[in-house]
Amino acid sequence: MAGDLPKRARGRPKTFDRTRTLEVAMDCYWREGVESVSVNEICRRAGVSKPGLYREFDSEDRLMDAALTRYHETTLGPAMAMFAEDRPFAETLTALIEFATRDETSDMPAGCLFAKMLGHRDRLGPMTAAHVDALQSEGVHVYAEWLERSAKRGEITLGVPVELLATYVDAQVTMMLNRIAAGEDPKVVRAHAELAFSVLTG
Amino acid sequence: MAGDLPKRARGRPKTFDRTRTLEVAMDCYWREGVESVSVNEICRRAGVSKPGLYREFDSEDRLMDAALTRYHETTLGPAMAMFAEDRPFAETLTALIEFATRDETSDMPAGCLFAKMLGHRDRLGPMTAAHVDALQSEGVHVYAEWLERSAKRGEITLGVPVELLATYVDAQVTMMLNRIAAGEDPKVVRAHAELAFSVLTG
DNA sequence: CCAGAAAGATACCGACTGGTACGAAATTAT
DNA sequence: ATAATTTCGTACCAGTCGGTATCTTTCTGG
Repeated sequence: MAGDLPKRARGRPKTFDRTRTLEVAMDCYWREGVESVSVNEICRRAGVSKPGLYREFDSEDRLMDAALTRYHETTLGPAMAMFAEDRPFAETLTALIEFATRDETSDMPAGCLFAKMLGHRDRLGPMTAAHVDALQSEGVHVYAEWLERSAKRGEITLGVPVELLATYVDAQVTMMLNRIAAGEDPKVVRAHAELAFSVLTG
Repeated sequence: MAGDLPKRARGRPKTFDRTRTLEVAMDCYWREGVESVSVNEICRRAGVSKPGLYREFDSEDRLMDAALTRYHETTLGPAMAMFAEDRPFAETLTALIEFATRDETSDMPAGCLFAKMLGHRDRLGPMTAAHVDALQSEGVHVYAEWLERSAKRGEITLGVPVELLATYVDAQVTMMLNRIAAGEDPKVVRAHAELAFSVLTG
């Protein structure tokens, strides 16, 4: 095993808890929005000194980037997996709406960190901005494949290019997530989603 | 005539140009977003001193509120007037989409100051926030009346309560405006709008 | 035991924020 | 003239921001 190697590093042992700090940062960004949380505040809440955080993450931009990466690994990726399962279109659509209008729970803020970053894309650093762009086109790609598969099965009819539909779904989902995060009534947002997506099912 | 009254005020004559300053503030907020423009920056661009501005507007909140009022008077109100004209539904809808996806021109930024404020509602002062809320319900009301009139004429069919449709239209229009302001391709946004609104025309 | 290396945190940096104290300037009233 | 009144803008306030210089602490290698 390579793990648990007894060879200790040379200097003073590190006590900085990278994972915990990242968890705190992700939670802050997710809960309050990336533009409302300062590095100082994250340090305060994580109980970590500022130089410590900067030694670990180099810059605010890289910290956000790392938080987004963690969000993708722990939350966004698993959620997107539902499009890979080959369930009926209507079922997946319902699950999508349900996911996007999920209210705040004890261990999970409402809305979506990624969607919030997208909404403030112009205020992100270059790393995070590029990451966000990549995740978005990945998302649109997933939507496009989902729609194409469903069309081939005859579950929906593509009256317009699938790329247009994919970006349409993306825009609608992003809007739903941000409205839920803004505190709007999930029932209303769900009803709007059904209106918006009724164009798919004809 | 009451104008040009020779009775001058007592102290030093005022040179502060309220209208021009308000114009500058409105333009800044509109162009760059309410959260990206500081009072300092507005003073710089308007060529006025900070205490001068504060003497005129009391606080940042009231300045924003005044800017929003001016926006409503000069731009938003006139635009909403199109729903009062009794043109065919399809025509008004086309005009609405055209208005909401209007690109930046030399004398008018893209997007909508009001929509931008709505998107950052939680960071507004109490005055401005209340004003934004009032304008939004006013807007939803206008949409509802428009839809109801169109339904009575048989131009559209209301499959769901008109209030739900009105808030749906409001949400879609706000999204369109903000996507245009974010620099998205107007053609794509227009295509999405036609998808989203096709639920109205059946 | 000491040198070197790595990580600790305090205390600071300059820039910016919203907001104001205060004296100089410009006017009218006496 | 001079007093009263009003507006002017410089220069400042405390607080926050992202980021760092610097010294101390704690370890390993020799």
